[in-house]
Parts: sequence; structure tokens; C-alpha cells
Amino acid sequence: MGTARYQEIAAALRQAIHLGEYPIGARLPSESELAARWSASRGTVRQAVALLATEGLIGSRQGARRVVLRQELRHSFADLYSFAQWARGMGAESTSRFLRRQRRPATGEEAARLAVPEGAEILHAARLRTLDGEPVMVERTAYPPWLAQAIEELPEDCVSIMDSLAASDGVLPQYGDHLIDAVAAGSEDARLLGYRRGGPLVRHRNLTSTPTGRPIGWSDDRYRAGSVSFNVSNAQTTVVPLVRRGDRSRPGRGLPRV
Amino acid sequence: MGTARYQEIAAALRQAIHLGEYPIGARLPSESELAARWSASRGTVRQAVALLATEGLIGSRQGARRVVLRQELRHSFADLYSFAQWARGMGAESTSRFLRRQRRPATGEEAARLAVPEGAEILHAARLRTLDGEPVMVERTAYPPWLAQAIEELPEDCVSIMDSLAASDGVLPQYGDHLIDAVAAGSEDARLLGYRRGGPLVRHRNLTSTPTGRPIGWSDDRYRAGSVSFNVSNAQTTVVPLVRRGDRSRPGRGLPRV
DNA sequence: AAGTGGTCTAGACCACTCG
DNA sequence: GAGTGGTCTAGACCACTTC
Repeated sequence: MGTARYQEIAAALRQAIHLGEYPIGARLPSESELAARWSASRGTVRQAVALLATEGLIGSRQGARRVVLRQELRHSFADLYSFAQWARGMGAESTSRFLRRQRRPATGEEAARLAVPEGAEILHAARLRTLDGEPVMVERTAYPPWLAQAIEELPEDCVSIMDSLAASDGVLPQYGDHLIDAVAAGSEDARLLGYRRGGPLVRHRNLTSTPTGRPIGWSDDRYRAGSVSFNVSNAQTTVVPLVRRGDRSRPGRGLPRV
Repeated sequence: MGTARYQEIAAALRQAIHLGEYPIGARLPSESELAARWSASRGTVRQAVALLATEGLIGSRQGARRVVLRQELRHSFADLYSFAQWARGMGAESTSRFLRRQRRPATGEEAARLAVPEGAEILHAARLRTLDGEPVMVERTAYPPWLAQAIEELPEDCVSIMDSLAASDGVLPQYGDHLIDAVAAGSEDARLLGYRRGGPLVRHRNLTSTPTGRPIGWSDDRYRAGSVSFNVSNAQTTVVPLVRRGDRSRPGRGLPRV
């Protein structure tokens, strides 16, 4: 399977920005120039630059050339699926150990997140995870009934549950929904992480789903403060004008039911 | 500035999903069916559904119809530009008070973020912000020299600096780059927030830029734990700009690579 | 085998920026 | 006024899912 044309163009632009060929604040070539240079249509070029825009590397406004906003590359968001992959990406050694695996009725929140009836028997697992020998994260995950047995059969030191599920069960994580905040370390957190009780932890709650939208797991990951940070870029698509102007309605178009 | 066709379609689909017409797990109509229903081309329909995909509402795989992943609407990340706007969106009353406004040389990090020479005179401001009368956030911001005077002239209880800059100086925030983690409350944080010293705070560091990519401010916002959480969705095929980074260099040296 | 989304083309008109 | 991005159309072929 070959790489799509727009992805090639995006990769080349990304690289050029990263190497400083287009420094921060510089303007990119116009769409038509890129199209000519790559022998591609304007639509394909637009797919490429849209990719860079969602990565926060470039910004655009109607009528002006695109500008470079950042020049550093960022790891793919796919790393968020897996602590183990993230560790590998940093070149660190990671380990993992199950602390508990218990079947019990789903709480209201777990049932809602996993799309199972309230009280259905889910599998609750807790793991301690280390980076280069240091304990940095406690993970507590609720798995839906259809995955319980597969999780129970994993070895105690399984490094990547997601990789194992993908390899042996064909379960692929494709979608993620993330909630990030801070909490005080509880007594178990503190004991496991060798941390001060009541001290700050980064909490990352995450619902992972398959390509068909079926929930795989709802987890609560807690990191020692300082060991991790989350990064998000955004652009305001519609710039609020200083002087509002009247809308021009578009006559003659119905509003079909969707 | 009329609404684009694809945005109308996206809004209708969003609404239908929110109202449960397409529950979680349901499959959307095909692109060709939507195109026929809306008398639009397939390309326009694809723009609409791409919008919903980046919002995390729907997912897609080649060969299969799109599926609904979530049904709750979510505030846009544009709210991240402004504490005041975020408060309004929640229906809460917010106030703000300047604690300090001082000109001083930029530190290395401030200079790098604001794209000014190291040691250039920036304006450093601290504010305490409340929600429905409760102090919930301490904000410390570095503003570039070209904005220093405008900030100094603002009243002490100015609720939204971003709104003021937009109205009186034509400075519009369009791009944001956000770093989210947790820290322990320092003595000033604790005193201002009426909080336990050393207790967990959500830290939101944020670089805001104009449409031309010019930095407006680099701020460090600290919230009481429990008062705020950050929410992001992603799909593996679509690159979304959220990245988890490790901070592997413990002792204080150098700038964080971004 | 039919249906569907992913990719790509080659046009078109408009709104906006910039010199 | 020329250049540029935003939006839209009407085709096309392919890879993949579904039945």
C-alpha cells in the first residue's frame, strides 16, 4: 500500500519547516505554486496543508499566504493509546505490573462509558508502570465483559495490553476520548509511586474504542507531577471581526431533515 | 459573512446526533445520500463530516459508513482563549483583579515563547480570577513590549484582556498552543486561592498569537483541582494535535523543547 | 457483487489581503 | 488590481466493508 500523494506533500513540507527552510513567521508557497511543483491538483495540495494546520504547524487566513507557527515536530497522537509506545518513542525502558484484576458490577459511570447495562460484570484492573526503573504512573481500568477473559489471561508483567489485544484478539484501538485534570495523591497512589500523600498528580482519564465504535476500556491514569504534560494546539477558524456586518441569507435552499 | 454550505450541513448533523436521532454506534447516511438530500456535491458533504470527525463526534473507516462515537456537544477549544468567555459559556459570573504589573527583562523561556531577544523588557502581570465569587485561578502572564502599554492602561478589574485588546487595539487572538499538567500550590497560590499549600493545581500554560502568527502573551494559569478539566478527542487516522510528552531531564537546566 | 469512503482531477466563483 | 485562500461542482478510480 503506497502513501497517499497528499501525505507525501505534507511530509515534505513538515520536514522543510522542521529544518528551518521556512522559519517561524515565514510564508509558505501559494497553493498553486505547490500544485505546480508537485504536479498535483490544488485539492490535493489543500489536503496536505490542512494536515499541517491540524498539527498546529501552520495557520491560514483567507487572502494571505499560510504562515509557519511552529517548527518543532510532535509525536503522533497515536502515542496516547499506549504508555508502552510512548515510552518507546522517548527511548525509555518501561515495565508494567498488574496489582489487581477483579470482576465486579459496573458503577454508573463505568456502565455509561463502556456502553453496558448498569451493574453488568466488568473487569477492573490496576497496574503500576515504570519508566527507566522509576514508578511514574498508576493505571486503573474498567474493561467490558467481552474482553474480561482476554485481560485475565495476560501475564502479570504484560507491558502493552493494547498491543496484546491487537495481536491475539484483533482488537484495534482507533478512537480516544481524553479528560485531563489534577488530583491529590491518595494513600495507595502515594505508596505505589513513592510520593507524598496529598501531592499533585496529573490525571488522564481515557475511553478507547475500536474502529466500529465499540468501547475497549475506560481508564484512570495518574502520573507524578513533572513526569508528563499534555499539549494541544488550536486555531480559531472564524476570526471575530471588530465591526459586525449583516448576514446575507442564502435564498432558495431548503433545510432537509438529516 | 454568510454561513458556508458545509457548515450548515455539519450543524444539522451535529444537532441530529445530539438529539439522539443517530445514537452512539449508529451509522450515518452515506455521502451520496447526504449529497442528494442537501442538493450538494459529495465534496461539500465530505467537508461537513470532516468537521464532525475532528470534533470527535463521528468516526470513519474506508468502505464502511461513518459511526457515531459521542452524542454530547462540547465547547470549542476557542474557549481556551479566554477565561471570561469560558465562564460566560458556563453561565457563571467571573471577576478578575490585577495583583501586579511589572516591566522586567524576559527570561530565556519568555523570550523564546514571545519571539523577542533575551533580556528584552516585557510586561509581567499577575491576576486573581473568580467564578461565582470563589477564587479559582491565578494567572501569570508575560506580554511582549509592543503590548505593554496597552495592558498597563487597563483598569485593575478588567474582566477580559483579550476582549479589550480586540476592541481597542485590533489585536485578535487566533492561534493557541497549550501545555497542561499539574503542580503543587506554592505559598502565593495557596494564599490567593484559599487552598492548602502543596495541594494539587491544574496548570495551563498558553501561548496566544495573532492571525499573522505574532505572539500576544505567554501565560501560566493555575486552577484549584476539581474546578476545571481539559477534554480532547482523537482518531488514529486523523492526526489531532494533542501530544503527551515526557519531561526526562529532571534537574533544572535548559528550555523545554516544544 | 454492490455499496461506501479515500483519493485525485480540473475546472469555477467569491472574499479577502497586499502592494 | 493581482494574488491568494475559502468554497463548491462533477466527474473518476481505487481499496475496503458488507451481504
